[in-house]
Amino acid sequence: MDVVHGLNPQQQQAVTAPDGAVLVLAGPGSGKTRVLTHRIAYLIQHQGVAPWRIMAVTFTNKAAREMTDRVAGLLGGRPDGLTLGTFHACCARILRREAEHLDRTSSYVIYDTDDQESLVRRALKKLNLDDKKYPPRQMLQRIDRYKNELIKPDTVQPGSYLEEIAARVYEQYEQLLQESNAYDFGDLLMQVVLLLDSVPAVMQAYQQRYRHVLVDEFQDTNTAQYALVKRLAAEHGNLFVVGDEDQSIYLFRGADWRNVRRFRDDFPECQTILLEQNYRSTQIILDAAQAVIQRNPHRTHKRLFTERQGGGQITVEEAHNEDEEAQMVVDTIRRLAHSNEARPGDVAIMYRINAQSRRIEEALMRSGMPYRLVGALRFYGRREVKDVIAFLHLVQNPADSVSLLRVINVPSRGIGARTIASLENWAAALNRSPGDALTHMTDGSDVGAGRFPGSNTAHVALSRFAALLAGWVARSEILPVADLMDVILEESGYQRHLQDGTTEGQERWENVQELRRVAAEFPDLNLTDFLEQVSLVSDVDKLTDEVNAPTLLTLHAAKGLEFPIVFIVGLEDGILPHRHSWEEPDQMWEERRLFYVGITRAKSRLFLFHCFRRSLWGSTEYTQPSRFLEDIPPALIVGRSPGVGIDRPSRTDWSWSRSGGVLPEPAELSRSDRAVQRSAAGAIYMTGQRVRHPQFGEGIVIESQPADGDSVVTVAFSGLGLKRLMGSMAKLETLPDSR
DNA sequence: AAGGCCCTTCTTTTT
DNA sequence: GAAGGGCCTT
Repeated sequence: MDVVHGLNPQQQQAVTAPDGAVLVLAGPGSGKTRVLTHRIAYLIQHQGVAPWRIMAVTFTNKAAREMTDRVAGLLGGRPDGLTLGTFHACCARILRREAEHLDRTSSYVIYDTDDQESLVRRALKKLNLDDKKYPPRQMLQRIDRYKNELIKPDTVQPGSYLEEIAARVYEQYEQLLQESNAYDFGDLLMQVVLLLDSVPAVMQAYQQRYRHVLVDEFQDTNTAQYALVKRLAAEHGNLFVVGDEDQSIYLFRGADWRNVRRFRDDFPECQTILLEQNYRSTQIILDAAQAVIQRNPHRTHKRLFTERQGGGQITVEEAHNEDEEAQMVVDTIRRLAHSNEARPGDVAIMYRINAQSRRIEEALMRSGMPYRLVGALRFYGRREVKDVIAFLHLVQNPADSVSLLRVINVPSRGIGARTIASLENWAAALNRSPGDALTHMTDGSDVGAGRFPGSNTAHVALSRFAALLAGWVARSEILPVADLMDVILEESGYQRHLQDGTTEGQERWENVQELRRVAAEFPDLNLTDFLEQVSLVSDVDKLTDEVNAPTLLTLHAAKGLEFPIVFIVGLEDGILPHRHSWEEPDQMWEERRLFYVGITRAKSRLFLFHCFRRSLWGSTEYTQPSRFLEDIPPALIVGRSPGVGIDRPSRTDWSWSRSGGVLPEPAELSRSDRAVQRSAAGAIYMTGQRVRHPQFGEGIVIESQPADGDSVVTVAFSGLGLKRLMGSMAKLETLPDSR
């Protein structure tokens, strides 16, 4: 098969680009994956590059799998030795292969966010720091950021007292991690970069091997990831990256769309190719998407176009509350199905936060319509699933202290806080991890100077668990993973513990069985490989399109997918854009990109819903339609939504809709309120003006600048330092000049 | 050591 | 509104 046939000129140019650095900026639905897979096939088939000299990295397993399949399809078989996988999976493999150069063995375990948090808690305890004053999650966020930025504990440059603390916690955390023979997600990337930098022979080996390095979703790379691919491609200089700045939505994970600009700076002679033809959506949907995204600064302008002219207009509707919103979604799906416009399986319902899914699920259940839910309480995040995986991790790597502490007393076997403390002290005295110390209870080294110092009861309880563990470790060599699970579930008493006669217990047991089924499905994976698989997969990966049912998912989870019909619900200020994004312009831009991603998932029809009032976390609040809705040209919209679309006064004019003298209806009241709250949009403040912010308190305006229809205000708050705020969102109250 | 009760804490989450 | 953590009692 000709790998160039059927491509448009820009795609062709990208696929056949000569050696060197190539930057492909690909709009949504422009055939990004197509370009990547054809490029790989082209290199192998037309340029004679050996598959093992090519590395292609993606972010998700799903993307990796799809690319593998498509490359295989193009070449009529899976190429031998091609490195194609997620960043994390590729790095995990390198760390196992190169373990001899590292301070962890090749049977290391991978810690997820939960594991990381409990490690931070332990680090805080060891340092005698109050976890009220230094919330573990915040500490962890900083640690993650350091790792994403390739900053080691000893290279942290603390800019504040809090950062100084964070650096100390980071150092302690690293010790615990090393002692547990574990890496966290951030390490997988950072440790590989550090390894390359510290062992020249390893660096050379990989650089010489990979003649071509290709990167998918480049806009989502963080500093460590960019550093990694730059090093790998340094020898041959063939770095081919594909991305879309407008779809960068993982800032909070360290993704930095600025890497696109860095790439251009680092490779000034790079070839830049724009993919602007969209093969997915109607022109109306594209126009709306572009109108929304164009208000973001610092982006490479693209003019998306499609040959799919026409198509239905975008529907914008206001519901009274989230129940009515959910019902309207269900009714609309019904209507579309009835008129044969779409099958329920063509539909996706997207929302900003998982908490929004419940009302929709309830409405769907009421109407007897099945649905597919992505994410929510992630399968691998469930307590019982994590418990069983912790048992397995412990068997694979008894040094794993997070897993040990998680399950050592589950179900209760008389090992309480005091016993654990004496185990930890003993381990520290022996200079071992608690798990290693425990293992030595059964092999006779628990005598003389190394004798366990705690009470006899504690010793007995610990020995019993140590014996159990030793038995599992012995059998892990011979039993397939599924059988090993059966043994552990039985002997640990975990099965009886779950099957306590309640429905909830039964549900939990079924989840455990689901995990067992996954293990049974891959009988030739050994324990280490199985656990690596489990650590590096997510729920979206399991999404199949066999069932004819609507899909419920967050906007984040929707990236990379497409659906004929898309509903986005909860388009209200506070939800999308989310409250927590209001203060930082950077985050506000990201919210906009998130909306853009949602819109561009739609092939034929787009439905946008917002509520007049919404209850979230118990309390009910009146809402304002999302500010992003205003940016969609009215001509593209139909529907009955106040202030949005045709025949309606624009929102900024709402002040005059107030009824004179008559007590206003609730709706009217809220509209005039909205107008008042909006009055600060684009407001410019005098330097030196005193202001009050609802959260930050009083401060002084340092700078105030217009920014497309809005303003960015820099305020110095006492004790908090400088904050950059959006004029329209900050709800700043001006204060009279005192003194 | 274990179980119950109150309190806080809530985004998004490719790996 | 729900779930996990911390504190208290048994």
